[in-house]
Amino acid sequence: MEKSPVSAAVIRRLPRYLRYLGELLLRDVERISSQELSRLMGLTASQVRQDFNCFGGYGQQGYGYNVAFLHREIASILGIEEQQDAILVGAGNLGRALINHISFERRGFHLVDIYDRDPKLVGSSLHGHTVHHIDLLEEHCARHLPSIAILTVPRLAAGEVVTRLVACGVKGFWNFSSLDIRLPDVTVENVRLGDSLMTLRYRMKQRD
Amino acid sequence: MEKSPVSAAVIRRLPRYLRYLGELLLRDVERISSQELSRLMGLTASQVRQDFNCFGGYGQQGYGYNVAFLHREIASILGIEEQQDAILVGAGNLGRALINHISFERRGFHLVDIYDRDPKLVGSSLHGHTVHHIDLLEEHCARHLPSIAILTVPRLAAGEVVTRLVACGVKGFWNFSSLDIRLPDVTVENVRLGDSLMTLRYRMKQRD
DNA sequence: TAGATTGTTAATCGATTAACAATC
DNA sequence: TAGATTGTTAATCGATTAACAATC
Repeated sequence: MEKSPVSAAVIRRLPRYLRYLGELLLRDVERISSQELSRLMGLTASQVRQDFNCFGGYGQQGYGYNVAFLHREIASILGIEEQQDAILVGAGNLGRALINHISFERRGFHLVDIYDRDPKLVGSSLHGHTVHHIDLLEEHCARHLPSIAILTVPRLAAGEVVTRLVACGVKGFWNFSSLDIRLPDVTVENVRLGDSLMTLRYRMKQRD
Repeated sequence: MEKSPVSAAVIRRLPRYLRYLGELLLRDVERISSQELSRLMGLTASQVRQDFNCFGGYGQQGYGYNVAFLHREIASILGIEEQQDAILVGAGNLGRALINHISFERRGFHLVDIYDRDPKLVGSSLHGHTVHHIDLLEEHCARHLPSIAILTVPRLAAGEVVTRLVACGVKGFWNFSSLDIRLPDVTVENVRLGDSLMTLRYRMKQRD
């Protein structure tokens, strides 16, 4: 329970550090300086050192950082060893793609159930899981409380689903709907694909 | 060709403003003050006014902002009326989900072609488009140059694909692969789904 | 006109970069 | 030891918030 007021900007860079360090590890690189790593990643060496020092001194003067050690530490900071149970709500195109595409286990999550309200999808199998009807949610959660929900339902359905999930005790949302979730004691990570595409549109226009 | 040095932070908020204004429009709200809009969106009134004033004075003292006008202006700033041609490269789970899930037309893009290298996918139909073999890319682009590519290929394939696309003249990438694209004269919007999930993991850990 | 609310300047806050002493 | 490179403090830069005069 470390009271770490580490800024969101730093946290958002951690997975990227983890990825680069993982690659160095595969290439049997043993040590790396903030200088080299920054060049590799397109950051400044100063930023790399500041970022790592938010969590403690992982390097050694005159040597740099031990790749394997740093990789382990960042993985641990992100908390990906302690698996948490997750459910997917919304087994449409996007939900199905996420389940097949993202490695949840590698990122600290264990998928336990999939829900949808479409009778055509209920009962079908998806990545080794049976799609359940959303009305079984409360019953299932009473037995086996998932801590996060991946929300890939249409916007109009999202409000009700969120209320029910929060009532069940879900504490985190990976939210792909355009509904803004603002609730106390709930952590939300919004993925706004449409917004992302529109900013690309703008930035390209600026170049012309 | 307005030399607007508007910060990325502002640009990233524009699609969200657009969304909220669109909703107000549907509810026949005619005018809104920065105060009201900020409360609705969870921002400060100051920020709302600063954001809009990056582009010019869209409001009126004592009145607020005209919803319809502001909506139109933001749409125009984002450039979503001038359609640009886009191609999808990688017709796997994620690519197929995006095509079916995202409204490209509403966001200033017109999907012209879909490519993959998997013979099992080539020739199949997807959202009204035939999936072409990636080797037809150069030939097709010579006739009909797309300005952006939606990149949903595996990481290992991404490097080669990017090189070919840039050679063809593609100027923008909506990049879902974990490959970092750093090239001159190319605009890249990275969507790192795995990273997003990991930051959710971290932030939930902080609450316990 | 009086009240409301913008546009805009100034103050604050936070994040990034630079610099350098500490130290491996 | 000398050289390299961190950890950390200070300087800079940028973004957000506050304040208020301008004005509808």
